[in-house]
Amino acid sequence: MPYRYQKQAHREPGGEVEIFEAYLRERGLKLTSARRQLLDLIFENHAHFTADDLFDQCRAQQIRVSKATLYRTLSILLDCKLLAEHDFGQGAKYYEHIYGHRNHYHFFCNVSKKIVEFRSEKIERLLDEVAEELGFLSLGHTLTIFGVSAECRDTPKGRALIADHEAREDDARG
Amino acid sequence: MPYRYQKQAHREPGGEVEIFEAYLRERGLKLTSARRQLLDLIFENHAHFTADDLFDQCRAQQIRVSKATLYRTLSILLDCKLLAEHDFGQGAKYYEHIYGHRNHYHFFCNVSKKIVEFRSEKIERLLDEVAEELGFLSLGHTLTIFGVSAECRDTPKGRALIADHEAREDDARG
DNA sequence: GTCCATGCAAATGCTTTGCACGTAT
DNA sequence: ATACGTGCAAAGCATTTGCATGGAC
Repeated sequence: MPYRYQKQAHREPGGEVEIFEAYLRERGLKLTSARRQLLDLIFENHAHFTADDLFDQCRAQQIRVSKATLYRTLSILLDCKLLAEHDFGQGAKYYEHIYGHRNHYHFFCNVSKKIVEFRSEKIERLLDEVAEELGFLSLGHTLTIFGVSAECRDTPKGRALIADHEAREDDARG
Repeated sequence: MPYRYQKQAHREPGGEVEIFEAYLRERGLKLTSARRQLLDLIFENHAHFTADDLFDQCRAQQIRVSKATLYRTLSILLDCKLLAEHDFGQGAKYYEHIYGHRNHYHFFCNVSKKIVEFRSEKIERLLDEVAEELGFLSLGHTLTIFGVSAECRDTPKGRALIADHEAREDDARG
């Protein structure tokens, strides 16, 4: 097995692990082996994942955790705002790191399920303005563009989605 | 019972009913009494509703439909783009009219569950630009601001949400 | 030693489906 | 007459929960 350098920034001071431990301590919760292992798995790389993805990764790395514990741990990570969850219309929820990440939005490819993040300060500013105008206190927002990525345009599924979309536009025009 | 004027625009030429009937005809599906009644109920007023909301309205108006049929009808209405569905993190999906409605976004009050729509041509344009830059074909997008509405700021639940949010911001600052 | 965490299996909540019967075309 | 649609009950799926046991503090 070749040596693989890993930064493990999540274990450094100010990293996710420290935040998590502080959060647990504050409320008398315990840092168990299951929680430590899940935390490492989750924060070793930055990605979007479903509960099942994570469960599969656990099995792959011989980490024994039940789904119950897995969900319970995800729930804590949401509570302490280390993770956020999103619904991309696939049944299961997607989780992603947000600590230390600036606000961002997603493009979701309905063919490959690939997720691409993008940022836009202009949109951020516009959303703040809108909330202000409406008198809302914004606790967060979620913005997703659904569609077909460049790589998937020429797949059968991609072509089908595009054809269907164009047919609907014709309908709308009359 | 006082007389109530109802425009019933959905029954006029070019309205939702016509679109729906054409869609059914095109694929050899049938216009049944259940479907007609559901259609009227749905398009008589513009709102956001869950499958359960709709089911309750049916019972209130003595319309006898099973949930199976209700879901099957919603599914057709999604297919022909008369409705769109959204996930506001409440478990059940929300449905809304989109035919003849311009693109719009939502504010969702986490206290009262009230939904407010807003539009922004600027955001629309920015999203088109982003999709273009990334080489994506956009099939649609969904943008929701979650938070606390003006009316709910002074409720116990509103205050709790706000306090919690501010506590987290303090945490993040260190 | 005291709580909290865990795994398991059962429960939940929303939505979908199989099947025998009913109905629009 | 021929599909397609319906209600019912059962199944599905992601997620949550009750409970007896195990582990962190």
